[in-house]
Amino acid sequence: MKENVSLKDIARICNVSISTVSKAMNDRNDISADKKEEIQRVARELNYVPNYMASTLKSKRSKNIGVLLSEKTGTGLMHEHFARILNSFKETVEERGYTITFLNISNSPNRLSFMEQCKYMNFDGVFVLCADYSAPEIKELFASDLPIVVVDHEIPKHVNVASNHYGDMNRLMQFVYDRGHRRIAYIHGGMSEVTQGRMEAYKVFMREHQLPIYKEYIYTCPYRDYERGSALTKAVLALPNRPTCILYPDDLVAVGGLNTMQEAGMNIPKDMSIAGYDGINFVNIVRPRITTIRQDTVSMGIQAGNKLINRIEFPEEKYKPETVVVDGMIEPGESVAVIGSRNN
Amino acid sequence: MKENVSLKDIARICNVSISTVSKAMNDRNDISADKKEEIQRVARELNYVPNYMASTLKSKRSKNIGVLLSEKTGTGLMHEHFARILNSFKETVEERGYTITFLNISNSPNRLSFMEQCKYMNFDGVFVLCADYSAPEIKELFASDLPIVVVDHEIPKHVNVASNHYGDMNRLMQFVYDRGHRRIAYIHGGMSEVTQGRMEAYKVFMREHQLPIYKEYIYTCPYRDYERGSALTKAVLALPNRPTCILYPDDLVAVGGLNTMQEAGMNIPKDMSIAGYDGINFVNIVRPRITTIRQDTVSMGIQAGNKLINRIEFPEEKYKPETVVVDGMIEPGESVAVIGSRNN
DNA sequence: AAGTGCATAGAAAACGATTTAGCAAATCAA
DNA sequence: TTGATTTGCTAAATCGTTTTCTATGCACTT
Repeated sequence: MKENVSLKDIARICNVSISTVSKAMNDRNDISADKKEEIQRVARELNYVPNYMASTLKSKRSKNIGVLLSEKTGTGLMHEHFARILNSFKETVEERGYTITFLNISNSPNRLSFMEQCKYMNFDGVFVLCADYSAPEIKELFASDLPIVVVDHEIPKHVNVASNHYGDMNRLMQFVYDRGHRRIAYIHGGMSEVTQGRMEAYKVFMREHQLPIYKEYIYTCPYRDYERGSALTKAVLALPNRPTCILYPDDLVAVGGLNTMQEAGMNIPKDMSIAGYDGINFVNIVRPRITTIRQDTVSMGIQAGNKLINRIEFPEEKYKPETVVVDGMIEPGESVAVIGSRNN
Repeated sequence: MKENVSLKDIARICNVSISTVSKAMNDRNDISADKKEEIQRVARELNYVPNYMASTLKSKRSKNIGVLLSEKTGTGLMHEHFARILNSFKETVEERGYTITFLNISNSPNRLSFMEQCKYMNFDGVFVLCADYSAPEIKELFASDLPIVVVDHEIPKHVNVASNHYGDMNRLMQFVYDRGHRRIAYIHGGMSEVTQGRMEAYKVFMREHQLPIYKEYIYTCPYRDYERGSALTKAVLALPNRPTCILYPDDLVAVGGLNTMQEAGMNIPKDMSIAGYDGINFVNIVRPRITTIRQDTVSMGIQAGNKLINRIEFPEEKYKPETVVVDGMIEPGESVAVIGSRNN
C-alpha cells in the first residue's frame, strides 16, 4: 500500500487530469456531476487525505489560529478562568473548521518572535488570551494586519472580548446593598486599566446612594494573592469603624479573607459578609459558599471565536475596533448576610 | 515593501542560487564561510522568515505535535490536573523547538478522524492526555506508526507516562498507619484499569500489616463526583464499626466528604481523618487542609515531552513500549489526626 | 453556415522550500 | 604532469496542491 495517496494517484486511476480531481475534491461546479461523483468515490476508497502543507502553501489560507497564552504567575492554562475561555473558544472554532496552535512563548534563544511565528505558520488570525502587554513583540503583533481578538484588553483596530466589569460590579453592589449593607469595603485587584471599571462602579454606586466613600475602605491587592488577601483582611478588621461587608478582587483572595476570619473565630456571614469575583469552581465547595460574580466564560469563548473567524472570512470588518461586553451573573452563595439596616 | 521575502529574493540580492541561500540558512557546511555570513546578514536585514508550509511539504518533518484532549465530564483543559500536565508538556516541547496543535474533537460532520488529521497536518507525533479509549478512531490512531505518548494508559508499542498509583497509595497508607489508623475505609475511583494499582496497594498494605479487609470499608465512586462523595461518606458514618479514616479517590470527592461531615457537626480531623488524591490547588485553601497525594504533574509533562521528541528524532526507539512511572508525594495537610493506637 | 455562448476538461505555472546530481575550480598525491 | 579528491556552487526536480488560461465540443442563434 502506497504511503500517502495524492491527487495525482487519483487522477491516474480515474484517467483524468490533476486539476479535474482537485475540482472534484473542492466540489466545484465546472465539472460534470458523474465525473465528480466517481472521483470522490475513488478518493474515499483510497483513503485520500489532502495535504495541508501543499494546499496552504498555494492558497495562503491556513485555517489555523494562533493562541497566545502566557503563563505569568497564576494566569494561563493553569488558571481555571482562562482554561474555561480557551476551551469554549476551541470548541467554537473547531466547529467552524479551524485548528488551534499555540504560539511558542519559551525562552529558547532561537525562538521566533510572535510576529515571525505568525508569518512562519501562516496563521489566519490570533487569539490573545493573556499576555504581557508591555512587551515589544506583542506590540509589533498588534500593529500587524492580522485579525486579532484579545480578552479583556483594549487594543486599537482589534476586537476586545471583555467582562462587563462596571456592570457586574454594579450588580454586586446592588446585591449587598439590597441585603442591608452600607459600610462596604472594597479590595481592588491589580492596576490594569481594564478592571478600573469595577472601582468606578463601586464609587458611583456609593455616591448615587448617598453613602460616604471612606478611603480606609479601599485597598489594592494583586489578583490571586491569597496571602495578601489574608493580610488586608486583618487590616480591615482593625478599623475603628468596621465595614459589614468586604468585596474581594477574586475568589481566591476572598478565601484568603474567609480563612483568616474563621481562624480568628469569626462566623461568616454572621460577623462579616464577603463576596468574591470570577466564579471559579471552588466557590461551591468552601463553606460558606462564597457569593461571587460568575463570569460567563463560555460566552466569552464563543464570541471571541466567532468574531475572530468573521474577521478572517469577511475582511471588510477587519479594522473595525470593537468591544464585546459579556455580562457576568451573581452567584449568590451564602457569604453575604441580610442585616438590620435593610430598607427595601 | 514586499509582502514576504523568500529564498529567491535573497538569492537575487546576493547573486547566488536559491540552493546556496538554503544552505546558508540551514547552516550547512558545503558553503564558504564568508558567503554564508553575507547571506545570513542579508536575510536578517530583510526580515526573512522561512515558510513553514513549503519546508514541511518538502521535508516531511513538521516539528508539530498533535495534542488529543477530550473534554468528557471533568477531564480535559478544565481539570487542573490535565491543564498542569499540558502546560509542562508545552514548555518542554517548545524549548526543543516543537509546536503544539490540538486535534479537532468537535462533532461537526465533516471533521476528519484523528488519524486523518495526523496525516493532514503531518504531525510528527501525538500526545494523548485524556481520551475515550474505547472509540474506534483512537484505536486506529494507536495502530498507526506515529510516535505516541499517552498519559496514564497502557498501550502496546507506545509510551505511557503514568502516576505511580500503587506506590503513591502505599505511601498514603503508610502515612495514615504511622498516625495510628487501623480501621481505614477506602473509596476507590472509577473502574479504569489504570488506577487498579491503588486498590491493590490498599489490600496488600492491609494484609501485610495483619489488618482485616472489611468489604464494608470499600466503596467505588466516580472521580470528581462531589455529590456521590457526600453520599458515600454518610454510608460510612452509618457503619456499626466506624473507621477512623477515609481515603477518597480525589480531592474534590474528599471535600464532598469533608463538607458533609462538618455540616453534621463533626470536627475533622478530631472525629474522622480523611485524605484526598491528586493535590490540586484547593486542598490548601479549604480548612482543614486536606492531606493528599500531590501528583508530580510537572515531571509528567516534562517526561512525556522528552520521550515523545526522542521517539520522533531517534526512530530506533519508536516501537519500544515503555512505561514511565512518576512518583507522587504526600502533601501532609491537617486532615489526618494522630490517634491513640499509634504504635511506632 | 457562421458566429456566439456555455459546459467541461486539461496543461502548465505557480507557491517556497529541500535535495540530488553534476560541474568547475582548486587542492593534493604520485 | 597527470589523475584523484575535495570544495563551492548551481540547475533542476520535487513535494501536493490551487488556479488561470486555453481548448474542445456542442447547442443555439441569426
